[in-house]
Amino acid sequence: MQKDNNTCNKKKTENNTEKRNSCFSWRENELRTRRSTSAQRRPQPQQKHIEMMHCLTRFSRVGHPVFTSRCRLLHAITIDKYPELLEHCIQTKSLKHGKMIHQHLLKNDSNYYNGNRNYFVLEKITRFYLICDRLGLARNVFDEIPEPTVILWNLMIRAYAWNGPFEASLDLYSQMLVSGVIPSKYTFPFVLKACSGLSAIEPGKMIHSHALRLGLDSDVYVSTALLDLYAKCGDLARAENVFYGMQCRDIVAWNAMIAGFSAHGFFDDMMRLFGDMQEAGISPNSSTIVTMLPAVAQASGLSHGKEIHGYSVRRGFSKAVMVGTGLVDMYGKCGCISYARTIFDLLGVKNEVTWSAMIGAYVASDQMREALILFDHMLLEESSRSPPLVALCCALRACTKLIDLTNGRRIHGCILKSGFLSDLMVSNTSLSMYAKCGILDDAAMFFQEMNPVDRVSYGAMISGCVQNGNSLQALDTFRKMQLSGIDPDEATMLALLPACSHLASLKYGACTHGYSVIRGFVADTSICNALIDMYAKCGKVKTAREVFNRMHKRDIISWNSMIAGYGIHGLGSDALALFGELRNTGLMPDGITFISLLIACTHSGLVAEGKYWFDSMVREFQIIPRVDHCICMVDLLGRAGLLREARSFIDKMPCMPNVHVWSALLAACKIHKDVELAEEAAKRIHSLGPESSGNFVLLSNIYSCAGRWEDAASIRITQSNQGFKKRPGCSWVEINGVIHAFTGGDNSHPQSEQIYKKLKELLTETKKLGYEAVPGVVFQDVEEEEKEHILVYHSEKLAIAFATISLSPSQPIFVTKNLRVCGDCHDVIKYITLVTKREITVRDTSRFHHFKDGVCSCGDFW
DNA sequence: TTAGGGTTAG
Repeated sequence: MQKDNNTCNKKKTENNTEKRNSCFSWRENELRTRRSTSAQRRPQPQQKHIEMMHCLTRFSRVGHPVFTSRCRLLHAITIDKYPELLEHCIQTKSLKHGKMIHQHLLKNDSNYYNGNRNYFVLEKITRFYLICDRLGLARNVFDEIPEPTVILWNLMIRAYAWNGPFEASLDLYSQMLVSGVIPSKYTFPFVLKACSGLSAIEPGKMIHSHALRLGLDSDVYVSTALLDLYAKCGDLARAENVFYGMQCRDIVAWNAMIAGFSAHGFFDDMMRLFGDMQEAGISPNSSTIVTMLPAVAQASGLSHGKEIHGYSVRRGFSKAVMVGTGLVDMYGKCGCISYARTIFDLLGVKNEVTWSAMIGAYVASDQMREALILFDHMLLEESSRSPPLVALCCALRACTKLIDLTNGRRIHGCILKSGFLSDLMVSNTSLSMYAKCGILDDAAMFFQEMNPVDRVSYGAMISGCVQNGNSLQALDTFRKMQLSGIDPDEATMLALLPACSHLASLKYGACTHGYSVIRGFVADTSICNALIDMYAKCGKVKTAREVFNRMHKRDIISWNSMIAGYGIHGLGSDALALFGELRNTGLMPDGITFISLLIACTHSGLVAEGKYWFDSMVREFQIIPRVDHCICMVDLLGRAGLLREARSFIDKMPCMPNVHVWSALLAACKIHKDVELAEEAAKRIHSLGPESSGNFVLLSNIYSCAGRWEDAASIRITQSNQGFKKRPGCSWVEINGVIHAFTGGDNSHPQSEQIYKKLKELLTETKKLGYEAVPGVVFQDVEEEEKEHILVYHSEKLAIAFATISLSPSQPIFVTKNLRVCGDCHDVIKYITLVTKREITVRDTSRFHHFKDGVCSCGDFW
């Protein structure tokens, strides 16, 4: 019987949407007719259950015990004692004795089950189970009562609205209407709460109409529940209608309306209402403050946050753990980490949310070491409890940002110990940590073993692939995501687009753009920013500008991406013009704007402009130069041949020069063949370490150029001894949507023979026009012929030869390289454009080189 | 009251 009932109830819940639609067509005039037939409509006890009760009765008819106030079974009782005893159990919440009475009733009183049941006692038992939080048992008894009172219906609806499943609450409300019972003013707050929990606004609207018909909508509890439902569901206009229609608004109503504005990001409305509330003579309470703080944090409304903080202190709320935690979170998200920490330290009582909020605040403020220190502190102070899930996730994110695999593994261990790995958010955070810490194979294995996975898991994997330089794997993961039936969202596209940018794959980039249009993602500023970057890096700077022009709303990243896009194409004047437009918008440039602008000036040789804007950055925009800006300046001056000025700039830098500053100078020395300064730069790099293989190569090549072969060889030996390997050059070209990659001297391509044949032909033709292998870029004192042989096999030459035989003569060639293009290749490509009458574009790590009619857009200045 | 994958430069 119970099982049958449960199955029946389960089915009822599963079909609740259908039922809701049917029951909510309830009309007031149907109510009276249904009421008269309600007894027939209620489920009758099943035969099986009756037989079981008879059986129990036969076995245990041994008298009726009763227990005293000391809860001991003493002597026999009669039926009329049940209500009194049950009431006692309700008052004392004594589950054991209440159950005993229930069992006794089932065993010994067949009168209850032979058609003359005392349903008053069953109602008491239902109430008893509800008060003891035994909702399932309460439901079983409740279902035996043919005509429960409206009070009992309300108690059952309330129990489901508080404990869930919310569907059951709505389901019971429907049954109540069908059985002909008229809801009371107590019914609506509970059933509306269940609607809120389900975000079920349409059923909520129908229930609203029921309350209206019964004239109960003016009740302050009913109207507050209605406004709370509308506010939670984001229908703030409807919520305001209810709110302003209320004759009497208590603090709960004000708080519900404020919570609606807060939860949906209507910061200004929320603050306005906070003021109105006080003007109306209602003093905000701690719930008001707790509700408001997340919206303040989201809007970074620090000044308002401080006002609310002051108010909380004056009212004595700030010491309450929930208010204090809200303040920690608000200050953390507004960038005032020291305020957050002070409040955290002063809080007498901290709960797990407080710890998590403070650790999260450090992560949000880019203070990862402090986040991990506090996490360890928490482990010590709260050693009796397992660490909270959110704090674990925050600490793991700190490790991810630090690329700290050791601590990441340790925290992952804590997660395994706590048994949280089944939580999808935790496993996604762990996946992201492994992927971003560079152990992509482990991350891929972890991902494969994850069950279930969601779009965040795929996003983490795609992003991890891109950040580890494996963009092809990122595209492959995206393909698998589509096959799995999980729909990508904006974040997925934002992870994927850099893969297209990195590969310079216009085909995939354009597909991603098309997909984003279909899904309506292009309304998102971040998506457009990523599209600008993608088109610019795929060689389509005009398309990038079209995306930029069509944007409805641009943020500073939009402008920075476009300025950087012009920069890598050597369009310094366009970058400066766009920067001028930016100044007219009133949007404040940031540090990255100036890095992009300085790079654009560097690639176009606009030295005076670069120097002017560097000074202006400090003077006009009060941006303190970071080491990244200084690297740009050394690059700008050095490439222009102003080596002494670059050297002097380093001395005057407002921050300590790092390896990259000296590397920029070393690169400039290579271009302008200044061996003496190069040696100083190399020494500085050596003292700062760790060095990169690029610097060994640069210095070695400088010595080679100067004919100092022994020094060049010595550098190479040092490089080898210190375990630095030269990063292999790799170039690739996309032909009909397939990416073909080549390394130096590569003969693995299926068309390798034809490629080398074509390259030989091209070189023969270029030599007729005057091409000679450029000396000085080969690191050894080798014979000229052999030097030429080494250069022949550079990856960009192989990619160009392959593109020449794969594309029709009218099609331009676009090659991408993972290092800077070498001087000899740069020279020979110019000749190849003369021989083939083709346009060739090479994107290296620094910029674009557009070759046409024997000339490169970089003006041989890169 | 806290929380997972995401866009620009270097």
